[in-house]
Amino acid sequence: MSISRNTIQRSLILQTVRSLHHHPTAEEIYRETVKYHPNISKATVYRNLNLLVQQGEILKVEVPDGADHFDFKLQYHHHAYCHKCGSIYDMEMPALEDMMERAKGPQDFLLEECNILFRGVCSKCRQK
Amino acid sequence: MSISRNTIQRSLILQTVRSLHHHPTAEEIYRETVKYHPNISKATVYRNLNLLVQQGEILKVEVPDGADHFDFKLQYHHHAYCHKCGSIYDMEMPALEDMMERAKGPQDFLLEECNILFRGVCSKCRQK
DNA sequence: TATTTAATGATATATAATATCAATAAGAAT
DNA sequence: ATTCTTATTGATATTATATATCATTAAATA
Repeated sequence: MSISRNTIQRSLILQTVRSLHHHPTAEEIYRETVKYHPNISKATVYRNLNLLVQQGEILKVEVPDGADHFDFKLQYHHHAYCHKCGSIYDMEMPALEDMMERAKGPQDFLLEECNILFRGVCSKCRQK
Repeated sequence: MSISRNTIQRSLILQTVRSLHHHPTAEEIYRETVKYHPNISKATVYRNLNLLVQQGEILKVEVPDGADHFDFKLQYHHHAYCHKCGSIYDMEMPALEDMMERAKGPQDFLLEECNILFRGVCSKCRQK
């Protein structure tokens, strides 16, 4: 009993997120998928990205400035965001658990997730 | 030689951010200021909030889901965000510097800022 | 008080994302 | 293989947040 149907569009979108390793946005995923499926709609891209996130197939990386990005890599990790060019890079945080234990937050706040975004200028942009 | 003029609107907006301690959004700041200055424009609120951030009078707290929030408290601190009601709470992070030293990021990335957003459910919402 | 121009208010525009809805097609039932 | 059900699609409208534009207003100074 599956309530989720296996459409060409959905698998193309998943495949695209898995093939683009630069944390693409919905717009970039659309521009890539439309090459192979010319009448795919942006609404379909947005819908399926959300659905794939819900199903745990991909992750959403939300950055403050603009559009959401999507990540094929499922292991727990964080991101560094370049505010010059908008690039997103993976980051490891071995000290995080230690830090979370020592963090003081509001009373009785149920911590579920910790989003850490480093901002700065990436190597490429520094060279310019 | 001042290029920034002291308008009634600007000081009202600053005063409002300083009086509302719940990390208000531009919309909330507008709704508060319009009580005292009925024909203030939303554009003016947005413009002045950005200007006050630039001048270091207030801070912008960018959350992924929706509108930006503004903070009168200037000391370095972080935030916990409740994804049920959208409330933002202050957080202290004594272990952060330690963690930043041990974090592994992309080669030659110039780290300038670290935005940490904890997501979860606040005490109020947990009681419901 | 007059002058200069930064700032305002109103509106248009941009961007990201969701909502709506008739048409289509995936997958089950026959 | 064909029919049936309804999830999904594509197209478009709508929402939300924020910025851009521009004539008018009003700070600050001369």
